[in-house]
Formats: sequence, C-alpha cells, structure tokens
Amino acid sequence: MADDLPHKLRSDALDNRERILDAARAVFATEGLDVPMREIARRAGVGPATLYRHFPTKQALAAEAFTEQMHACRTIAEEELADPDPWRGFCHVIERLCELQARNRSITTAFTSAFPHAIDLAAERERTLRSLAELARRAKDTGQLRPDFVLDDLILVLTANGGLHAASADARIAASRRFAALAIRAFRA
Amino acid sequence: MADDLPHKLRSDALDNRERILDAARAVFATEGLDVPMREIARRAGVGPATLYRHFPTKQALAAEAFTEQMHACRTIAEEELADPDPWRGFCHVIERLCELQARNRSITTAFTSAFPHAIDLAAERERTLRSLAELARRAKDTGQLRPDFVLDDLILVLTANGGLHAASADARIAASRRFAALAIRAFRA
DNA sequence: ACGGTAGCGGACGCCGGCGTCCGTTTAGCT
DNA sequence: AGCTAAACGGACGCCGGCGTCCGCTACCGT
Repeated sequence: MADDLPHKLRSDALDNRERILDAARAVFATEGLDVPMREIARRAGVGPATLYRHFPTKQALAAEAFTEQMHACRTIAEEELADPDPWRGFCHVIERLCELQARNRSITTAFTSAFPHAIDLAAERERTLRSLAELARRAKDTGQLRPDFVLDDLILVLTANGGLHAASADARIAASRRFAALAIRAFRA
Repeated sequence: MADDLPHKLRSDALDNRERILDAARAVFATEGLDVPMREIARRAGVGPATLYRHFPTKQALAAEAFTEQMHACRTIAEEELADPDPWRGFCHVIERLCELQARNRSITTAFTSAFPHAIDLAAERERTLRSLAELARRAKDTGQLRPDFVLDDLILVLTANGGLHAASADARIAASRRFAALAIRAFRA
C-alpha cells in the first residue's frame, strides 16, 4: 500500500510525497476540503511547486489521501458483515461509519459524492456498498430490519450525518453518536 | 413588517433597500450564504457602496433577510400546535420544516446556529422553540411520541437535514422528504 | 423652481489564493 | 569524487472578492 504508483521516484521525492499526504490527511480531516493548497504545503514543509508537481489538482491529492479512509470504510463493512448476528452488525456499521465521518470531516465528501478523478476510490466504494447491501439483506431476513429498507436510506443517513457541523470535534462526535442511535431506531422493524 | 427600522429614509433609498433584500433572499435561498456581496448588489441593480451603506456586514444583511423565513418557521410551529391531534401536528412540523429547509438553503444556518447580530431573530427562534416544546409535550402525553424525546433531537434532525446537499433543488426536496419520514419513524414510540 | 443635502455608484487599492517559472540543491550512478 | 539529471522552493504575475472614497444625481422642502 505504501508503493502504489511511485515506482521511479527519487528517495527525497518519495519522502516529500508521503509528508504531503500525511499533512493533507490531517488537515482535510480537521478542516475539511476547503483549505488552500498552500496551507497543506506549509504543513508538509515543502514549497507550493513541489506540492503541485506531485498532485496537479486538489482532487488528485484528495483522491490519493482518501484511499486509506475508504479502506477503513470497507473494512468496517466487511468486519460487521462477518458478525453472526446481522442486525447487530448492521447497527455497528451505522455507528462506526457515523463516528468515522465525525472524526474525519472530508470522508463524507469522498464517500457520498462520486469523485471524478478517483479511479480506485470508485471501485472501493462499490465493494463497500456491496458488503453493506448483503448485510442489510441478512438483517432483513432476521426480521429486525424493516423490509422496506433500501440502501439509499443508508446513504441518505450518512450524507445527513456529514452535514452535522459543530464547533469542536468532540461536539461533532457526540452529535453523530446521537444521530446514529436515531437512525437505527428508524430502521428497526 | 415593511417598515421596521427605516423611518427616516428617502424614497429611493427605501426602494433600494427593498430591492437589496429581495435579491439577498433569492440568492441566499438558491446559493446559500457563501455568495459575494457584489453578486447580491449586482442582482439588486445597485452599486456595491449602496449595499454596504445599508448593510455593513453580510450578517446584518442575512439577519434582516431571514426574519421573514423565521416567521414562516414560527407560523408552522404554531399552526401545527393548534392541531387537535398532537402527534399528527408533530409529524407535520417535521415534514414542513424539512421541506422549508430544502427549498431555502440558508434558513438552516439562520435557525440552527445562533446568529450574533440577529436581535429579534433570536427572540423569534425562542418563541418557535417554545411552541415546538409544547407540541412535543402533548404528543408525548398521547403516548405516540417516545417519552425520551428531547427538543435537541429535533434540532439535531434539522441540522442534519440542512446538510443534505444535492445538485438540484428537486433532488434536495425529495431527499428531505425521505429524511423527514425516517426521522418520524425514529421518534415514534 | 430651486437650493441643499441625502443618497448613489464607478473606481480605487488591498489582500489572499492560485498556478508556474527558473536558479539552486542534492540524490544516485560511475 | 565528480557529474548529470531529477527534484526543490522562493518569487512572480494573475485573478476575484473585499471595503471605501469622492464626484455626480435626484429627491424633498420651501
């Protein structure tokens, strides 16, 4: 995972690349996507030109920075799919995804809105959705999840959760937790 | 309501004031709060200086432009409070407020986040909340609203609903409708 | 009708983010 | 160690939004 594309990069270039990605992940998580490219460069300790050389556009940077987070989403979905109790797994998925969103402001954008330049992001997203659908199907079979539930309902909830702005990170997490509980109640048969 | 403060304004000045407010309401509703002041001035057919003279800051303009929308919120709350069936009134409140939010992007900001410079906005908001609380109390008494419901849950739902970004206005309205239905399910005892 | 003044708006300078160029540094190979 | 090319980053010009100034317009009171 550490060596995706950069096969023929000089050592210092690769180092900078990683530092940029680290800075981008950090600042995207706390501040959201609306940060100046300069700010990311500054935090990474590189010049603007270096940043632009590695990632010509903000979308390119975001796409690369978010693969990790998307992996996290997929991991959550697959882990909870493995739970022998599908309804419990379903509830955990909602709780964990909401909390992830609260902790990382930008993951919402990455997940809900389909990114243009994100090639493998889309694939990752697709696999995650597939797991979620399967989990929902099983939860329905146990009769604990409403029969009229559709996957779009979950997307809707996650989108809405992403819109939960709050001053502090703690407040955001608390709100998301309450919100997840509400969503689960809405989905119970 | 047409003559709030401007007692000693010349006729053309008052005219411009109204045209600015109209433009602001329109553009705030469709585009949200993040529009340049210039754009509002342009749509109102006035120069930037005129806009700034009437409303020194964007908050001042927004506060003035939103009193009407806040009235709408209060009206909704009071109308539904008058419904003999409190639970039905409660459901209608959620549906109508969500739709109002979907149709008017900026009302969310005005309602959920307390505006600094909005003197009478705060009062209006307070009265609305009081009505909502009373409505919730009655709905609880009928046993149809969950006993553990708190008013903050409603604020939470409205905030989340406000975060429901979508490309077209129609899509936003549709999403809000589905979301309101979900929220109601979550609140039913 | 006419003078005085409230009100108007085009034009200005400032600021901050953007994307790029080019002289300098440094990794990596021999 | 020396060389070459890859990589770096400070500096530049551009753009768009901001808030304000001042010469002109037109409303209103007499």
